[in-house]
Amino acid sequence: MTKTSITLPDIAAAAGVSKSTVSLALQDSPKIKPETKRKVLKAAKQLGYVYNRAAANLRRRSSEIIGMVINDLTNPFFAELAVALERSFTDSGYVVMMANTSEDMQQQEKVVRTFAEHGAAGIVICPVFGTSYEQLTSHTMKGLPIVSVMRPIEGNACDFISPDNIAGSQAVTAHLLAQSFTRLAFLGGLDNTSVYESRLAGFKTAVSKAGIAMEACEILPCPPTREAAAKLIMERAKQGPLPEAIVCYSDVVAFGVSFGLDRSGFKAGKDVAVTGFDDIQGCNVFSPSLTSVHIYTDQLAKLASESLINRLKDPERPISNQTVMPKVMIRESSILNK
Amino acid sequence: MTKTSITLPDIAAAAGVSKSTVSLALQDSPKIKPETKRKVLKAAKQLGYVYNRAAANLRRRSSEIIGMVINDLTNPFFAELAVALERSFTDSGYVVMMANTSEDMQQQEKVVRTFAEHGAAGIVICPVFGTSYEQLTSHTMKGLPIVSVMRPIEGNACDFISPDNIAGSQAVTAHLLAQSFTRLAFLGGLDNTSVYESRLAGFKTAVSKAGIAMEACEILPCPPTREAAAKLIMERAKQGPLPEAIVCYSDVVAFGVSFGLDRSGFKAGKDVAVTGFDDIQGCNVFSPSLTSVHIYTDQLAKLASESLINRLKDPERPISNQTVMPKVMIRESSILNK
DNA sequence: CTGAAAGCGCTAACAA
DNA sequence: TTGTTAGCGCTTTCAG
Repeated sequence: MTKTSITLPDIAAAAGVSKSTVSLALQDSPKIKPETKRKVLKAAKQLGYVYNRAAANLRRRSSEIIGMVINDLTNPFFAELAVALERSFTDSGYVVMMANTSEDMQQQEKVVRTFAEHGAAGIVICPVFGTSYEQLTSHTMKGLPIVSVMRPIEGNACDFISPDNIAGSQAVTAHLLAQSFTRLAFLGGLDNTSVYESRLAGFKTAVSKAGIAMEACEILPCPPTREAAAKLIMERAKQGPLPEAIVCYSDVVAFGVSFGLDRSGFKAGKDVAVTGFDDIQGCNVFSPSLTSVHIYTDQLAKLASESLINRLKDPERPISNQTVMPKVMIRESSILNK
Repeated sequence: MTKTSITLPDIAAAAGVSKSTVSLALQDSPKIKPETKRKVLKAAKQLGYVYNRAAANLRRRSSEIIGMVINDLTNPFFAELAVALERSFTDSGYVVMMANTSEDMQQQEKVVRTFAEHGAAGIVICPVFGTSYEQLTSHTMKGLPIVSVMRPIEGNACDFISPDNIAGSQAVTAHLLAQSFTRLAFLGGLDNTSVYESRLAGFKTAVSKAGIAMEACEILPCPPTREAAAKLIMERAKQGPLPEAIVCYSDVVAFGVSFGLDRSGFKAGKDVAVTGFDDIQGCNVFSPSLTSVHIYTDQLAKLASESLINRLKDPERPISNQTVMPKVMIRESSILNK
C-alpha cells in the first residue's frame, strides 16, 4: 500500500481548487478548464501523488481487476496460456490477479472467492474438470462474470473458448493415416474429461473414415503428465509390438512417451511415429522435433478477454461458445524413415 | 466487482446486532461472545455475504496484494519462476497481481505504478537490466517495498535473491574440463548484464584453474533466445572446427545451440558437449537430455516471498542479498562417446 | 461484551 | 466551470 499519503485534498490545496475539481481534472473530464487541469496535474506530479484505485473502485463500485485461475501452472502448456491471457487483459487496460488451483476443487473455490473479495470484475478460468458455475460462485457471488478457456464449465452457464479438439485430433490422425499406418494408438488423458473425449473422438473418426477397425487400435488413457505417460509406454513396450503411430493427448504426454520409448530402446520418429497436441514452445527443441496440433493460444486468450470484457459491459448478453480451428504442424516425430 | 451488495449493515440487521459487532465477529475477535459470533456468521452465510477487502484495506491502510513483475514471461524459465513466486506468496496468504514487461523499461515503470495505484503492499520483480530503485518508483512511490529476484536492482537499494551464478557456472565448466576437453566456448547472454558477467566469470575461473589459456576458448555472446543462439552456432559452424564443449548462458540458449548444431549436421552430446543453465522442465525431455545447472527456483521464490513479507513487517530492516548454491545436473548432452 | 460515530480516499449528484 | 455534500463498505477508537 502506498506509504506516502498524498491525497486529493492535498493536491486540491496545492492547486488552490477543490477536491472534486481535482478528481475531475485527473480523469481528464471535459468539464474542467484546460488551464485548471494543467495546474492540477502539475501539483499532483510535484507532490508525488499516487492515485488510489481501490478507493475509486469502492466509490464507483467497479474495478478493472480480472482474476485468472488456472488448473495447473506447472504444466508448460497452461503456463503459456496464462501468459497469453495476462497479455490480453493487460493490453485492454485490466490488471490480472493470478492463482493456481493444482486441479483441486477446494482450492479453486477458495481462490475464486478471494478474487471476488478483492473486487475482481470478472474471472477467467481454466477450471478443474467437473466444475459448475454454482460451486464456483458458492451460490453467493451470483452474477460474477466468468469465462472459461480450454475446459467448459458444466451446465453451459459461462462463455467458453476452446480449440476445436475434435477437428485437430482428427486432422493429426489423418496425417498419420496418410502414411499408411494401420496400427495406431491414442495415448494419455483422463477418461470422462471433456478434452479427452473430444480428442479421442477426433482420433476415432479419422480411424474409421480410413476404413480401419477400431479394434486394431489401442486406447491408453493416463494422467496427462510426462511421468505417467513415460511409465505407461515403458510398460506397454514390454508387452509386445508397439503400435506404428501414437497420437498423444497433449505435448506433455508426447514428451513423456518419447522419453519412455527412448528408455525402452525405441526412438520416436524412427521406430514409432508420435504426435502431440497444443504445440507448446518445446516442440521444436531437440530432435526429433514433435509434430503437434497448434491451437493458437494467443487467439484463444484474445477471445477470452474479449468475451469477458464484453460481458462486463453487458451482463445480459447471451452466453457464447467460441471455437478456434487448430492447425497440424508436421515435424520429425511423425515421419518415419528419415 | 461483487454485484450482490450485501454489506455489514445488512447482516447486522439480520443478526440483530450492530455493524461493528459484525465486523469484529467476522474477524473472529475475542471481544465478541461466541454465541453472537455464530449468529453473525450464520446470517452472513445465509445472506450470501462477500467480504469486501478493498474497503477494508482502504480503511486499514494496508493490503495483502503483491505485484509481480517479470521481464519476459514467454521465456520458459521466467514463466517457471513466476509460477513459483505465485505459489510462495499465495501460500503465505497474499494475492498476486502479475505483469510482463517484455524487457521494456517504460512498460516496467508503468506496471509498477499501476500496482502501486492498486494498493500493492510490495513488489517482487525480475527487473529489466539496468533498473534502479529511483526509476522504478518514479521518485514518487518512495517506500514501496521491492525485492528483486535473479537480477539485481542497481545501487543495491533492494533486497535481492539470486542463485550463485559464478559457482554454478564454474562447477558445470569444471565438469566439462574433467573430461579433458581443452577447447571450450561460452555462448549466449548479453554483454554488460550482471547475470552474463557472473556466469562468464565462473566459466573463466574454471578454465584458468584447469591451466588452460583463455585464448583457447571462445566467448560468443548473443541475445538469450533460442533463435539467436541457433543462428549464432550455425554461422560459427561454417567457420571452422567447433569447440569441443559449449557452456551455454541458459537452457533456452542451449536448446537453440542444440537445434543449430543439428541443422549444421552435428549432434549435441555426440560431436559437441553442451550444457545449459537454470534446469528448466524441458531439460530431460527428448534426447539428448540437457546437462544443466539446477538453481532451485522454488527456493529462490520462497526466499523472495519471505524477504518481501519480512520487509512489509519491518520496513527498517537492513537490505539483504541472498544467494542459493546451485547444483550441476549431469545428463547426456555433456558426455560424449555414448 | 456491544453500539455509536468518525473517517480511509475517492466519485458523483447537485448547487452555485 | 467549479465547489458542496454525501456516501462506497469497512475498521476502530471510545463509551456504555
